[in-house]
Amino acid sequence: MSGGVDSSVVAALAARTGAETIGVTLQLYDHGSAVKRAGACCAGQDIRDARAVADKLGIAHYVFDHESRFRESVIDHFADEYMAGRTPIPCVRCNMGVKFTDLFRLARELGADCLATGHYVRRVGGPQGAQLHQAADPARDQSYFLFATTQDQLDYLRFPLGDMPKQQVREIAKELGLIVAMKPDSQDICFVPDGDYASVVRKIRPDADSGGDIVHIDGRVLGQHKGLIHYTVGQRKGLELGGQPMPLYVVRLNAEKGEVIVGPRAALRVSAARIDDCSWIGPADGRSVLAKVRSLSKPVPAMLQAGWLRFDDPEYGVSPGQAAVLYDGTRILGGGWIQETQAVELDLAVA
RNA sequence: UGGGGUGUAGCCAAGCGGUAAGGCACCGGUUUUUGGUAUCGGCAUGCGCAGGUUCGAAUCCUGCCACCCCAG
Repeated sequence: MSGGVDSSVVAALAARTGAETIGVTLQLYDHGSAVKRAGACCAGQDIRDARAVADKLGIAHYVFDHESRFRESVIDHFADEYMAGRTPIPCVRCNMGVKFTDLFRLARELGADCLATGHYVRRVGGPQGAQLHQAADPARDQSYFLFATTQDQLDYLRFPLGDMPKQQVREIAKELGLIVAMKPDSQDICFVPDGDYASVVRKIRPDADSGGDIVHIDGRVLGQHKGLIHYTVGQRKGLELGGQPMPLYVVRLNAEKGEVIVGPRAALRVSAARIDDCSWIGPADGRSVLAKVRSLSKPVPAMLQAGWLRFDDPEYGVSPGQAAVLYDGTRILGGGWIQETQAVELDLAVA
């Protein structure tokens, strides 16, 4: 129970079945008063909210201190990725580690028959066991963040919200008089107080802010940047390069040289991405699949061959460090982490 | 201190007598459980400065200033 509407309603639905229900909250970080901001979870007031909901429902509630674990498995990795010129995606690490490994183990230790979470994703029975599918409400689907779920985890997990729209979840919370019914959705990175993720990286890695050259793909040095951690492939804003006929985008980051390489939008096109650290719960290799390389985008046709995900049509702004998640229709097959990309050849005539 | 050229928003830049285009950048909104993208909106009472002509000047005239180029 994160202290938000979703996990609170999950607890309520579980309790309503008559099964013995235990609420578990992991305290993940503590920014003091900073966590009072809208969109936070798993700390401070949110824990008190979770406790209040559990009391209201009349279920047991345990809070476990996972700050150090969260820091090791999510925050440190987050900072290191940025330092290496990559773009991390902490929500996946959090789901893989803290939630589906640590919380999973706790649930088993508590003797639970299953672990229910508030993720918007569906678990569907199939011929070879449970399958993971996108949520019924596509606007709410969180499957991208859960691609690394294992079959073992899936067998034990339940996602009661996967079939319902968010509005219905809020209505249930309202009917039950849960204090979190109108609490705003969480967004952005939960452990970053005010959207300034760079300051979090800086706090952990004090040498993070070494600037360097901004170099055009044609070799011209166009200016100076504030440090690699402020940029990601595909990014347009924040380069502060005026006087250009066309907008410039970050094409790649060179951590060795400390350079930000920029170019026109066409330079963002990639035909393939190499992925590793893959995790599969369905057959994907060598088949035509649908792939997502960011959470907010329609899946695009692609094929995985020898570790390379080849897109039928060029994709824009694919960044190392992000996840590539593969689907067969609504079914999640798994995915991997993007290591490098293959750019589409540019015409020689570049402005 | 001979000749030529240019000075319009942070940057690039149109306009060449009729009441300041556009692009980039920047700022704000929308979208969103990563980062980003996209999209919508905002952004020069003033055109190097000072005078003058005119009903009206960024546009014409005069002077000054700054920068650039070519010559000595």
